[in-house]
Amino acid sequence: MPDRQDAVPRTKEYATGRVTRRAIIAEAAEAFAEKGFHGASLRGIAREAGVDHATLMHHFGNKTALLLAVIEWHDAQDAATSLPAMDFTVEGVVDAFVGVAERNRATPGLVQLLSTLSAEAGREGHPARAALQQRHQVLVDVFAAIIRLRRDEGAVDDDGLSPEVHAALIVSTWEGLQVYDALHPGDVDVPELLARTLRRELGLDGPLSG
Amino acid sequence: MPDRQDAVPRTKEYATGRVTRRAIIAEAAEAFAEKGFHGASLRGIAREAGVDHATLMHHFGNKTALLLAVIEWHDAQDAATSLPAMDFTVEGVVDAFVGVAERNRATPGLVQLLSTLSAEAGREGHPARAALQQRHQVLVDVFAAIIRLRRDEGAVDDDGLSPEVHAALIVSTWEGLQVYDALHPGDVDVPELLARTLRRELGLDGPLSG
DNA sequence: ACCAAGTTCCACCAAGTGGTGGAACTCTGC
DNA sequence: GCAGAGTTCCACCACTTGGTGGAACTTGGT
Repeated sequence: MPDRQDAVPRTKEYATGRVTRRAIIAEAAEAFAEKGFHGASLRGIAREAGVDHATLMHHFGNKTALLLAVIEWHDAQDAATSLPAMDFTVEGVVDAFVGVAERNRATPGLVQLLSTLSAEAGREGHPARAALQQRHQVLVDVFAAIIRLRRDEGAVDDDGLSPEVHAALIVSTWEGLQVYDALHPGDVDVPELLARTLRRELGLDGPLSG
Repeated sequence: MPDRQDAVPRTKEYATGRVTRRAIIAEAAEAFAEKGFHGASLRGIAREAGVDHATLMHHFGNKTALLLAVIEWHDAQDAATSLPAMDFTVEGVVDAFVGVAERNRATPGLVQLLSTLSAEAGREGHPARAALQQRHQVLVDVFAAIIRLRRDEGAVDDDGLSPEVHAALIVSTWEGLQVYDALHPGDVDVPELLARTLRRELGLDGPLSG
């Protein structure tokens, strides 16, 4: 039965092309991280990837499509490594996100990319605005659900903030920490401070382990 | 804080030039906010300001110098409006910073500028990196001093974090909130959430209003 | 071997980039 | 009104930008 639709790509493509596309995305991620969307150039990305810039154009069509491909690839990586290990306990969710933060430490370029894009995409009309908004929304939804749960359990008290706004505050702190860390390397321990923030905001602080 | 001699220019200059310089800085702030440092162009800024791009070059010499002039101008505005009203009580400091956040609401372009630059400047070698680091450092120093004070007073308990790291966490939250607000307009109330964060982190919460 | 589709690169385009030189103009103090 | 410094713009530079057209080459299935 060679007919498996899982691994088969929808549009026809050759193995060589897929390799090239991957290489371009990797270099594009680095370039966008360093110089932002406007500052990075397709020619520079193509040169680093070892191909002509016309080849890049053939695969992605235009600069915006390349950017969206990079974001999609990055999120897919994150999801692939963190979601499977996440059970549905509050502790499990916290551990999973702290794990993401720890793994981010190994790829500062990607963190830099997302931070720069998040800030850049604050302007209406930015090509990645919708994608970045959705990225945040996913996190907010998860945290808001947990906050609701914890309030029902009485583990955390209602402070007059809606769960969504409270969740947005948590996400903002995380994002802000990443920006701060990039600007002041070594001054803060992002995973540790994220863990501390999550444990506090989700009511996991107790008489147990410090 | 660099030069404090705003009123008395060292080099001779005419009134017309000062007006032009101001106009250029205003447009540059908007352009850098929208497109980042790399994405904004000197010609575009000059066009918006109603002058030739050679005129811009005459006044600022190069793109980096223009960026630094914009940042310095922005900080000078902030300092001029918030510092005089700040007494040395904890409540006074909190009110002063919440006031800055409230005034920021009226100038989203400038907030966008600083957010974009903070994220961009995470890369070593960015022309505004040192300036942005110093901007953060000023805030961290203020908050760290207050945290130390409040710990001595017993108003806030030592949580194992150094005052500087705790202060950096506060600054990160503030910055993160501004980015979040730009990306999701209306979802969060930055001054309110900043006030809540400051009051909580600096031990100003009491049995009063919910 | 054949062939259609996928891939790659060369050459080119119009437009825009930061930056320079110099001539013409305006402002200020005398 | 004069002189000199400050200001402004035109013309130009070498270079880069995102994007296009087409010809040559690879790939994978038959």
